[in-house]
Amino acid sequence: MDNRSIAQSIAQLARMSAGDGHVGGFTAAQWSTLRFFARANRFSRTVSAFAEFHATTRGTASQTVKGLVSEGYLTRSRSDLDGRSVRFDLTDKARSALSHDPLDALSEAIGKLAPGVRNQLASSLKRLTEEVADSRGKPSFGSCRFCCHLTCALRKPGGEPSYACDLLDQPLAANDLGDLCVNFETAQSNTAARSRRDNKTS
Amino acid sequence: MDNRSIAQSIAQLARMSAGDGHVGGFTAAQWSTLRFFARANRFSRTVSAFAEFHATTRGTASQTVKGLVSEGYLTRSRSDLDGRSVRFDLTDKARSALSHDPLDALSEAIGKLAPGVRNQLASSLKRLTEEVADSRGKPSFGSCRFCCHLTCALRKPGGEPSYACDLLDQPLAANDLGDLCVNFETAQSNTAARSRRDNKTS
DNA sequence: CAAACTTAGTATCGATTCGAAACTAATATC
DNA sequence: GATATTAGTTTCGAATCGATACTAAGTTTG
Repeated sequence: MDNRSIAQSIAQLARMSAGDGHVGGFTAAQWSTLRFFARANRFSRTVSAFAEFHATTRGTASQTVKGLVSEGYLTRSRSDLDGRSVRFDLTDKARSALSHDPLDALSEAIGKLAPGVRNQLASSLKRLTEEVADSRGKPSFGSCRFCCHLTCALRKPGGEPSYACDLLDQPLAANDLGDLCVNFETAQSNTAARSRRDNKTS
Repeated sequence: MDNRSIAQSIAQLARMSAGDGHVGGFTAAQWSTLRFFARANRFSRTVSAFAEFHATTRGTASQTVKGLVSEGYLTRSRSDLDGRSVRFDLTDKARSALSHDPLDALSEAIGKLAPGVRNQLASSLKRLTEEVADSRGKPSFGSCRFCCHLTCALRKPGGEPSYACDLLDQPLAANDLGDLCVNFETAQSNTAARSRRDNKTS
């Protein structure tokens, strides 16, 4: 099986699972949006971050989000820190809708894989995502847990560790370390991004 | 990493690679169509087969194909065997367009994986595709090489083996054994399909 | 053999989505 | 304080989607 066939089977699997059009009352774009806002941390639940994640324009993303807000699946709230920024959060209605996600068929199939095979698959996918994102010059989303900006400090010996993001200088709850973040960077991608920035100014 | 996150990363990878909208002059649907007709064998280069593969309706598939025919990327020819059936074939123009497939970024990333990891990925994907297709009650496309309908016979001792499909009762060239076919079935899915048929009649 | 059914493909409909571009408002930079 | 950048929105036309209805060719069945 050649590389192109494997690439196509990834595309095929995604299409078969998520569907192109309406499934369960939502369009493919709407499902994507709900999934993103369910997994993104509070710094990333914005139109811009979603647009980047979904590889589309801010305009298109704004439309989709607007629709979900008007149907009561997302709430809209302005940021205190930045007057331009708007944060969107899932409502309970959205959370219960997500329990019938058509992507669950794929999730279940993944659950049937042997643990070793499953972990190998996860790491291959992560690797491929970074590789492709890098070739397109785009950041790849990831969780704080594996991000180079995560800092961990012990307040008191033997106490609970406290976490923070040294990029945004904001505290992080232990529960949120698995959420997606736009600002995700590995040590490698960090240096790569740095050199990209330097090239830009030169 | 939980199953749902892995499923989402598959969806994410596919979207990032193929894009949702226009890339290189074609829409996502058009790229999909070209890829399909490039890989499908002569029994499967039809609107119906493509519609099934692409998890869409025949009407939608017909529209997309029609557009590509009018732009000179596909040729249309009626079948001699079945007066209803129409076969579509890629033109040279289409083949050269496919050499700039946006999915190639993913193919190249796959090519950078270690051979063992790559093969493991391929087999996991095949497994997942069958599992999901089965849960949706749809056939999963595959190549004649791994199909239970492939029969192989030696014309003369020491000579070239000749291949055929015992479902359609048609000869197969050795070169075509890797192409996609709508009628693909493994030994397992064959019995599953058989029992589905039996249930239907009862 | 003829009526009823199935299958392959097409055409039309309105709703939705897409990218592109223009726009408002808040924040950064110089 | 003027200029750029960033966040988000709006509007536009083109394309896609599913649903539905349709034609024509082949199959089943009574």
